[in-house]
Amino acid sequence: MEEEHIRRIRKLNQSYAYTSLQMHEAIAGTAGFSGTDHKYLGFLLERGQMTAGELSNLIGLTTGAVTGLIDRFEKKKLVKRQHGEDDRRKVFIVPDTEKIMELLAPLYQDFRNKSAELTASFSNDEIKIIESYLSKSVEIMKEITATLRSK
Amino acid sequence: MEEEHIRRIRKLNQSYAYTSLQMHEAIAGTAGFSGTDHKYLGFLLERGQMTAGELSNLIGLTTGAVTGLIDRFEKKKLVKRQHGEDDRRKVFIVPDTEKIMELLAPLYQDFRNKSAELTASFSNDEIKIIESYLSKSVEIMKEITATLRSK
DNA sequence: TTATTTATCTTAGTTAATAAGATATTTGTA
DNA sequence: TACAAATATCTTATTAACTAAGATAAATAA
Repeated sequence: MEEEHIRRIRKLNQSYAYTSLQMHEAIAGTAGFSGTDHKYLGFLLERGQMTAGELSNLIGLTTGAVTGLIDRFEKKKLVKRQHGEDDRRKVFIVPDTEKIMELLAPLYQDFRNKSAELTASFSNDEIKIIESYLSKSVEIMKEITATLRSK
Repeated sequence: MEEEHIRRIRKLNQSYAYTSLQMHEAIAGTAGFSGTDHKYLGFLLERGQMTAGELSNLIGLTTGAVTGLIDRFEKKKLVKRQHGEDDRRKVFIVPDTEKIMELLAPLYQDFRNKSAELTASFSNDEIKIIESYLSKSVEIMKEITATLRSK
């Protein structure tokens, strides 16, 4: 029955979201971060250098909170502040990718290996289905988030 | 190329985890909770009533923090404290499922509809693949979390 | 030049966490 | 039975990270 499938996938998604959150917090803790700091460090790593203001907008923290965030990262030498050359008010937050990787990679290694193994256990056609499902889910969640934030 | 698939799925998973987190925080904010309170309320709802100590163990907060958590929920009349009948030291936290649903359901409605629509767009066989992938991923993440916590 | 705007930082106050100890109840033992 | 130890939760003091509002410094516009 179709309804049953929908219910099961929904439950699985809930578990997935919750479990993923728990895992990331456990990883953060092991690396000596809070869950939020870890989250934003990952974000910064993925997006690459940006100004404090951009980061504040993108993650939805006040500029004051972002100042504190950068301070904590800077103290650990994971990012550097770099004043803009054309506009000296701007502060670019430059992640030290190598250093961050050095810190985080070992903690993710086990997860990466097991995930890669799991992925490899599916055929190419099956992987396409999974990719399609995941990417469409991401789009839906982005949409919902944007709608909620604009209210 | 297989390596490429693995990399793409990994990237998708990262996006999925991050986006899901952002969405849940946006939903929490709209409902008037912090991200963590929302997370633990969902946990309580799913698991059903339990004692303060059990909750503390399961979510990894100190008992003091759990007291505060319950206080906040109780103030909003979303849970009730109920002393154990056989062991009067115990405090059962009883979620008011109906009231919690009333508060959260409208915020999830849009997401649920769109997700159901997405699920329905796949065939039964395809859904089985997705289910398999998601449930195995959850198992992996639980394993990793447990390993990290035990260190 | 001077006023306004922009980008970040600082300060004060709030919230929610931890750690340690208090309180209340139960369990084990002489 | 009495009393020590263990258990379950709560309380208090302290800390960390957030927001809001305003300060500072630099860029832009009149």
